[in-house]
Amino acid sequence: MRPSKRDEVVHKALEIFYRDGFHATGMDQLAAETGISKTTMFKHFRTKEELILAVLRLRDQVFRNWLFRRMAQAGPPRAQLIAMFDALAEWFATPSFRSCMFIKAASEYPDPHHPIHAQAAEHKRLLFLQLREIAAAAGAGDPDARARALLLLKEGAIVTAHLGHEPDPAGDAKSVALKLIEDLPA
Amino acid sequence: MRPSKRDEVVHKALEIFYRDGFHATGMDQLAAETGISKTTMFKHFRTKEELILAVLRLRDQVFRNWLFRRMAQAGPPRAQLIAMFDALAEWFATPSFRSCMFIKAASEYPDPHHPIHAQAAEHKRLLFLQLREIAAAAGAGDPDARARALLLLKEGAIVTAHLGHEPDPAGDAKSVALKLIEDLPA
DNA sequence: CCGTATATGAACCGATCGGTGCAGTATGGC
DNA sequence: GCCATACTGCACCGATCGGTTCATATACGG
Repeated sequence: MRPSKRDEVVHKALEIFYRDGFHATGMDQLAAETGISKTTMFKHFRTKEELILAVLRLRDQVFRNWLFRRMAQAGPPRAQLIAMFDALAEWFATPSFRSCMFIKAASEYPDPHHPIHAQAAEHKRLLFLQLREIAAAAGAGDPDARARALLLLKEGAIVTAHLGHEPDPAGDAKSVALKLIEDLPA
Repeated sequence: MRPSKRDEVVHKALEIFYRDGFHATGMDQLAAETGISKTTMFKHFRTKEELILAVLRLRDQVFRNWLFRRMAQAGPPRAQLIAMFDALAEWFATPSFRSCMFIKAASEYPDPHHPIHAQAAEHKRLLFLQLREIAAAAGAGDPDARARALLLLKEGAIVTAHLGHEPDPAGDAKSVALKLIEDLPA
């Protein structure tokens, strides 16, 4: 019961920030929409920035957990790599999909030295490390380069799904990915 | 002389919005930093949103002009496609590089029905159309799919250059692109 | 039963938000 | 010399910004 309110704030703030943006969402709106008083929020987080950082930590944990768990179900490492794009396709089909929270955070806090930007960058780094491990397990001689290439496709697909008119960016990315790792042992 | 002040506003606002973001930049700050009075700005643009739309129109024109002019210098169509990634590398190396203005706009105005989001999407569509033409000229049987794949790489490289720790996302994207169009006649 | 911790609503703070009103100045064509 | 146009500074508007204060209410553990 002790950590419940704090967690509730973070979870609900995540939804609202994701839907409306960081700067566009005021603390008053947040209080009104979550039903949690502003006083309580500022007791758990000294500033809005601290709340945003907590939101990004939660999002990082939830997203990577979801993605790699989803990929692990695909079986052998090479199939896991491909499965990433099937997972993306499902995500894009969600009605509430509005691009990647970390791309948005970096867009709203463009200065690379800003703590929020830096934390968003950290998420991408962790993604890369996990993906590289799978690429190595798949028998790639250059797991670094493979992981970098696959992540390029992932980020491109996300941006295109949010901003473009293409019907299936995840499928397009998957096609390219297949070509990139067709030499790996199944 | 007549259109000079209006253009000056748009050009200077472009720099500032690109550097600091849309919501984070107030009209007062804009007036202070450009040396152009707020009264004048609101005489040329009825709202901040109108100014942002004008900024995006300018950015679209300047960016596509720069990119495709730069690509055209590379010679035959297939080389032009590859040259896109060399152009990106140059752009990323610019000290003022802070991702793509349209990705940022879509991030700050996540609702696809918002005029600003829609205009950002239009930029991506125009990019696609021009790139598809080059792919067709290069002899690709499926210019649509080629253009989509190359644009995925481009968007991914931009995001990674802004948000990631990778030393050369444009080079990584170029390597993948080479594989994607190696079958085309030089 | 008391003390502490947690959460509440509501009023309030100075600053800034997008946007307006007004009076005054500089410039150029006639 | 005159009038229109363009631009200016500056004060002002109501609303909202992030953040604080305070008095109160509820709940739990000793």
